[in-house]
Parts: sequence; C-alpha cells; structure tokens
Amino acid sequence: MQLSCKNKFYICKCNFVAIKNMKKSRNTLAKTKISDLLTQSKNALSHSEIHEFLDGFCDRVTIYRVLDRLIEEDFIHKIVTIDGLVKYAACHDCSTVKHHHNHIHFNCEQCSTVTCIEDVEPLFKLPERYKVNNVNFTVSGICPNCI
Amino acid sequence: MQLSCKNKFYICKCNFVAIKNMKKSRNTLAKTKISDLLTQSKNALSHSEIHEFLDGFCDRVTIYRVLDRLIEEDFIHKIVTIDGLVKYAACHDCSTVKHHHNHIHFNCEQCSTVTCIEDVEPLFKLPERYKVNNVNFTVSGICPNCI
DNA sequence: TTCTTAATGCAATTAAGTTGCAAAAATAAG
DNA sequence: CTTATTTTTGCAACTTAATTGCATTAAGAA
Repeated sequence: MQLSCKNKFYICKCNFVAIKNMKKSRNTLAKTKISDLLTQSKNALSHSEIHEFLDGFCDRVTIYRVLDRLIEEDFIHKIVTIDGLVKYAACHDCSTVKHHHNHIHFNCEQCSTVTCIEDVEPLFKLPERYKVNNVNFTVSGICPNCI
Repeated sequence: MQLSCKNKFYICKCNFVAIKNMKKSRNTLAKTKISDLLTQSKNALSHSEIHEFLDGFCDRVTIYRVLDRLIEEDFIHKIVTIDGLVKYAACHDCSTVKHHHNHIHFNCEQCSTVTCIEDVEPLFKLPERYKVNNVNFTVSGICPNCI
C-alpha cells in the first residue's frame, strides 16, 4: 500500500511503499517543514542547524525523531564526517525504484559545509562474502568557495 | 630530527620526522601499550574497547590524548562509521614516505567490528578545485564471519 | 464524529569527548 | 649522577549530542 502525502516532495520523490505490519508514518507539519528545508538546502544540514532554522517551531527531540523517519523512508540520508559531524541531506537523485546514496560527500575544513557530490560514484570491489548494506564516503579538504 | 623510540613498532614502522618547532612526543608506557594493542589487533578498536583492555592501567582521558598523538604521528588512523562509532586502527600498510589511509573500512552490523580492507582502494575523481586532505570510506553490512 | 495509533513536548538520563590544573614522569643539560 | 625543563598524566568538572519514558496531542481511518 502506498502512503498518501500532502507534501509535494513526498508525492513526487518518495512514493514509499510500506511493508506489511510496518507502522505507517504520518505527515505532520514538523515532518513537512524539515523535509522542505532539506530539499531546498544546497548543503547537508546538521541537527542543530535545522533546529536553529525552525526557530522554536518544535522540540529538539522531535527533530531527531522526524529525521529518523525520513531516513527510514529513504527520503534523506545521513552523513558522518571524520570529526564526528553528523549531517542530513535530501536524496535528490533517488527514484522510487532505486536509491543510491553511495555518492561522495565533501566536507570543507574551512567553512565546514558538507556537500553531496552526486555525480561521482566511487568504484570499489570488496573481497568475497562481504554483504554491503550501506556506504559512507566522505572526503574532507577545502571546497572551491574557500580556495 | 628523528624521534628515538624504544617501542619496536615505532622504530620499524613509523620513523616520525618532527617538523621544526613541533613539540616532541615522548614515549610513555601508556603510549607503548596502546600502540602495541592496536598493532596486534585484527580489527579497529574503539576508545572504550581500549579502555576495557587496559583495565585501569591509565585514565580515560590519557587514552584520548595518546590516540590523538598517535594520529598526529601517522601511526594510527581514525574511522567513523555511519552510526557515529569511532574506531582506531594501526597503519599496517604505511611506509615512512607514504601514508595511505584511503582504503575502505568495513563495519559489520552484526558483530559491529570494523576492519581495514587494506587492498581495496576506491577510485573516485572530484570536480575541479576541490582540495582533498583526508578521506573516510566506510561500508557497512555483514562480514564473512557473520554470514 | 469517534476511535485508534502515531507524533510530540518535556524532563531526565546516558554517553562521548574536552578542558584546566596540579602532580608525576621523560628527556635534555650540566 | 643530579638537576632542570617540558611533556604527560590523573582527577574533577564541564560541554555537547543523543536517547528514553511518559503523559498529552494530533493525524488519519472507520
């Protein structure tokens, strides 16, 4: 069964198909605001940046929980940089059928932005018998704006 | 000038050349124990795993500071998994002249070990004008032992 | 409109990592 | 070998990020 979504981004980008017995995610104002924010943002955002932007609209804890749901629904992905910075970004390149989050993320050491380098998919091949579920590729250095 | 090191692993693997005005790192018992532990370990270790292993030999804070020094000296490298797990691994493949930490790390979701896949270097090419200083490539899934 | 269940806010808690400072240890100098 | 210098350590306190439990509120189905 497909979730009905008032939020346009949900309708067009993320026709999430729920598995039997999976509890249905509801589309709340907080969820809509946060997904809109991430969709419109050029760079990945941290929890505190989102909190700051929403400016008291909802509780910090709610933001954590909404982000979890959006990840669960494959609408956003999570990025962890080498110094433990956690950021979230909308999945611009994902279709209903295939989600590919295995692109490189660039973390600028100067302005500390994290950007999805969507068109660069790293090539790698693991030894036999490793089952891959998820990848996290971050490269840190200096971005074009800060050079 | 070269640091004198009583620890055999330092002598053979990591002839650290200090830069002018850089403060000299001393070889203490804590540092020796921690580097030995990491060198002998098959998998990357977290701060708390090291703490547990040393079993009260030194303070938590000392472990953090020793790990910082070992990273500074390019003797170990730091790995951050997608769920924020921070682990440290000795640089087995590094030579005096070239350090390459840009191999893939595999994080097993079952047994939560982190292993360096030393012989797999991912290929990627960033757009112009990005200056790369550091990479963090982690792949999570199920390792051969847990399949 | 009512009912069921998910989402939220709040307070409290856990965990990871950092900082300042006095005491101890490692190395250099005499 | 002894003394002087500077790094390292331990301890306590602190900061920040994230999680949990629970009562209340709200979304969506009936």
